[in-house]
Amino acid sequence: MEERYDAKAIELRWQRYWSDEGTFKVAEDPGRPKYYCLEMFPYPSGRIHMGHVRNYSIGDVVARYKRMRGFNVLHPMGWDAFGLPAENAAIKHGIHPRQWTLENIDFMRDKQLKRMGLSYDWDREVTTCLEEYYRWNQWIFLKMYEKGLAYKKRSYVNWCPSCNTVLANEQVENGQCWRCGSVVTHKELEQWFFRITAYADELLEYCDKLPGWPERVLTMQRNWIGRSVGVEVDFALEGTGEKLTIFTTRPDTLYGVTFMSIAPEHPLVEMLIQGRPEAAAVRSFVQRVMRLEKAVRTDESQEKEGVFTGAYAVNPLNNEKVPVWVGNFVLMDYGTGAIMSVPAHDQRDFEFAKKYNIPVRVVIQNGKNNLDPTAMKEAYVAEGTMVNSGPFDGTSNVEGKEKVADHVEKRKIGKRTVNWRLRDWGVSRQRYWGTPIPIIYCESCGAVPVPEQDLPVVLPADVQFTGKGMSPLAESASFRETSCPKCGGKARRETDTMDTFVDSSWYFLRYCSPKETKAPFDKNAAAYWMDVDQYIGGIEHAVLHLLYARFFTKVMRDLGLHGGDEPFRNLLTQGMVIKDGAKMSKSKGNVVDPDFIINKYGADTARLFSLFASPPEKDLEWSDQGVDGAYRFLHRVWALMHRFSSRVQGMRAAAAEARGDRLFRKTHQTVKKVTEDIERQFQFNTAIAAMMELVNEMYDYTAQPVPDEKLPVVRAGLETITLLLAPFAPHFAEELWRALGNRTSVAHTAWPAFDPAALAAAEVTVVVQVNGKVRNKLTLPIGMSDPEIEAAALGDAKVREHTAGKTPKKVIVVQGRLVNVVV
RNA sequence: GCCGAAGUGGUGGAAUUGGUAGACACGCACGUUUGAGGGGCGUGUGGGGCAACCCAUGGGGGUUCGAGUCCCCCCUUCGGCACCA
Repeated sequence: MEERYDAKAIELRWQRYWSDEGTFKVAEDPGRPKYYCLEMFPYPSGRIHMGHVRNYSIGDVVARYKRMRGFNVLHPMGWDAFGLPAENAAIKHGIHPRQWTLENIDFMRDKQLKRMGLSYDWDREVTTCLEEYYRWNQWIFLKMYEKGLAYKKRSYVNWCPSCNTVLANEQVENGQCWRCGSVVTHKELEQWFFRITAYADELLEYCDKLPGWPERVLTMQRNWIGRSVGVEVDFALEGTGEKLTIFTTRPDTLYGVTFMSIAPEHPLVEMLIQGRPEAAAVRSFVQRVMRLEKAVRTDESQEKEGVFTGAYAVNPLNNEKVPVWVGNFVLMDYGTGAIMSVPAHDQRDFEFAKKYNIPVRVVIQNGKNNLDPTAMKEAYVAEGTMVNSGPFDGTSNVEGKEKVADHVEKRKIGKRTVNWRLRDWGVSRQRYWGTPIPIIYCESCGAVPVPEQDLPVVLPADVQFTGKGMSPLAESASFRETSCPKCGGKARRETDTMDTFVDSSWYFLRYCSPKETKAPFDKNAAAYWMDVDQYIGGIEHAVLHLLYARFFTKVMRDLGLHGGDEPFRNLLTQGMVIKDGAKMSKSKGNVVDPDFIINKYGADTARLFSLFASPPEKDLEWSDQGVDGAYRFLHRVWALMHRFSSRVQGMRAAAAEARGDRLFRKTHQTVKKVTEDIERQFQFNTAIAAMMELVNEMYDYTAQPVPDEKLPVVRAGLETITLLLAPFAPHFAEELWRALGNRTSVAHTAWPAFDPAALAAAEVTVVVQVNGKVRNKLTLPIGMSDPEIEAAALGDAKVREHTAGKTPKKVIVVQGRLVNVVV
C-alpha cells in the first residue's frame, strides 16, 4: 500500500476495474429480492453542477448499501435529452441540436459522471432524443389518442414569448415561464392535450397511499389537483329560453343570491346584451379585460370590477329576479364560468356589492342572531342557522348544504358535482427539438393518426435554425408535406412536438428493458423491477414531473402494459446546494465547479463532503473548508491503514472473544449506528459522524504501541471502517479492502453485522440530579438494582451538599441514565 | 389569507420513547513537530464568573421530579397554493 493517499490514481484504477469486470451490471433474478434505486436523470446541458453531485452521491450510497445487503440492485442512468437549450445553441452557434446534445452527453458521461464512481449499469443508458426512445412516445400518444386520452382543442393557452412556445399550467410559476422567467401571455390556439383530468380522482386518492413520500410534496399535489365538491344550479335567463348554469360550494346560501357574475368570455354574454342599451359598455369592458396578460388578470390585487348586462336571471328557489353582471374576477375555465353571488356570506361578493350598491341579504344567522345587512362590515362566512330561506329556515347551514342539494336534485334544477383545479395537460410545443406528434392532417379525412408501422416519425435533419418565424419543423416542406395514410390524398404533418415532460414520464419503465424493440418496455422485466423502491431528486419537480409520471403510470397500466398503480414507492427530495446564502447560479457568481473539486480532492472527498454537511432533504451550505475536513478524514483513515496493513494482512478479525475491549465495543456500536442511520431515512451525515468517532477512537487506542495480541481487534476496526465507508467513498474503500489482503471487490461484500453482546460496557455513567439540576456524575457497574443506585446517589457528597440534610420527597431512578433526588 | 416545513454555539449541524443540550465537523486559540511556511499530531473552545455557581435551544405562559422534545399564545424565516365561486 502506498504511503500517500493519491485519490486520482486510485479512482481511475477502480473505475476501470468496475467497468472491465461489469461489477454493476444486473439482470432479472427471481431468486433474489430486487431493489430499484433511481435518481432523476439530468438534462445534458454540457456540465454537471453540484446539485447533480449531491443527488447522485445520495443515490449511489443507497444503491451500494442495498447491494451489500444482498439486494439485486437496478441503478440506471440516462439523459433527458430533448429540450430548448439545444435548440437555442443551434440558433446561437449554428450547431445542430442533435450534435450539441450527443456531444454534451458523451462529455458528461465519460468525463464527469464516470469520474464520480457512481455504480450505474451503463448498459441500460436511456437517451430520450434517440429514435429508439421517442418512437415509443409516439406509440403511447397513439394509444392515448385511441382511448380519447389525447385530444386536440382550441382554447386559451399559456404562451411564452421568449421560448416561442405554449406551456402547460404546471410550467407557469407566478405568471412566469418555469424555464426562462418571461411573463407568460395567453393565446387562443388549437393544441393537443392529455386528459390528465380523467385521473384527477385517482391521483388525489393515491396521495393517501404514498407513505414513503414527503408530506409537503403530497400537499402540493393535493393543492394542485384541487378537488372541490358542490352543486350546479340552473338559473333561467328572463325573457330568453336559455338558462345560466352556475357552480357553488355553498348551496346553503342560495336564498341569499342578489346578483349573478359571469366571465367576460362566457358564450352567453353576447346573447344577453343584444339590443340592450348596456351592450356597448359591456363589450368595451369585455375587450379591456380580455386584452390583459394572464398574469395581470389573475393577480389577486387586481381591482374587482364588473358591469351590469341589463339582463336578469331567476333564482329557481324563490323565483326572485337578480341582475346578471360580467365580472373581471370570474374564470371561464373553472366550474361553469358563471357564479351566483351572495354578498352577505362571501367576502369578495360583499366588496363587489358595496362597490356597486347591490343589496346584501343575510340567510345564515350567527349564534347571537344579530347580523344586520346594513351594518355589516364584512361577509359572515362562519357556520350558523339558515334564515330567509323558505322551508329551510331554522336548519343549521351545515345540514342545509345537503338538504338544499337534495332539493335541487329532486326538482331537477341542478345536480351535485365535483370541480377540479387540475386542467388537462397541454403537450403541444412549437419547437423543433422534441418528439414529433404522430398525426397527419388530410384535407378530406381530417386528423389521421400515423399508422403504427410507420413509426417513428423522424425529426428531419435538414432544417434551418434562425430563431425567427415559426419552428424549423413547420418551415420544413419535406417534413410537412405528406400523403394521407387513409385515402392517399394530399396531407400535411402536425409540426408541433411534444412537451419534453412526456419523455420523463415513463423513462423509469424503459430502464427495465432499455433495448426492447417491440414495445416501450418488456412487461416481465417491468413486473420484476417496478416500482422504483427509492426515487431521489429535487423538490422543484413536486408537481411537474412527479405528477405527470404518476399519470403516465396509471395510463400505461390501463393500456395493459404493466401492473403498477404508482411509479415511485419512496421519494426523497434532496435540498439545494447553497453558497453564501443563495442557490448556486452563474448569475450570482457563486458556482463551485464539480470538476475542480474532483480534480483537487478526488470524487470520494466530493461525495463524502456533500453527504456529511447536512441531511439529504435539507439545503446544503457549501463550504470549501468543509471539503478540507472530509479530505482530512480520508487521510486519517489512510494513514491508520498504512500503519497497520502489513501487520494485520491475512489475519482473522477479532470476534466474540474480544467482547469487553473498548475498541471492539466501539466498532460494533458504530456498525449499529451507521446501519440504523442509513435505514432510518438516510441520515448519512450522522452515519459519517459515527465513522469519524470510530476512527478517532482507533487513533486513541493505537496512540501507545499495540501489542500483537490486540492486533485482531485493530483488524476488526479497520475491516469495519472499510466496509462502512464502501457506499460513501467507494474507490477509497476498494483500495483499503485490497490493503487488508482481499482479492474481490468490496462492492458485493456483505454489509457488516454487529454483535449485540459486544455493545454494552461494564460500567455506565449515571447523572445525579437534585430537583432536576445536574449535580454530579457517577460511574457505576452495570446491572445494579434501583435501590442500589438510589443508595449510591444519596450517599454522594455533592448530593448531600445540595439536599442540605432535608429528607428526599421522592427519588427517581432511570436505569442506565440518571437519578433525580427531589427535596 | 390557506397549507406545509423550520428557528439550537462564531459556522454546518447532533440529541430513539420527555432523561448529561451542543455528538461529529469547520473555524479559532494554545502547545508540539519543522530552519520557516504548509501539513501533521495534541489540548482547549456556548455565555457570564477567580470560584462555588448562575444563565442558555426565536419570545411568553403551562404540564412534569425533569422540556430543545409535550400543550397554549405570539414572533420570524423559507417553500407551496392563492379572485377556484
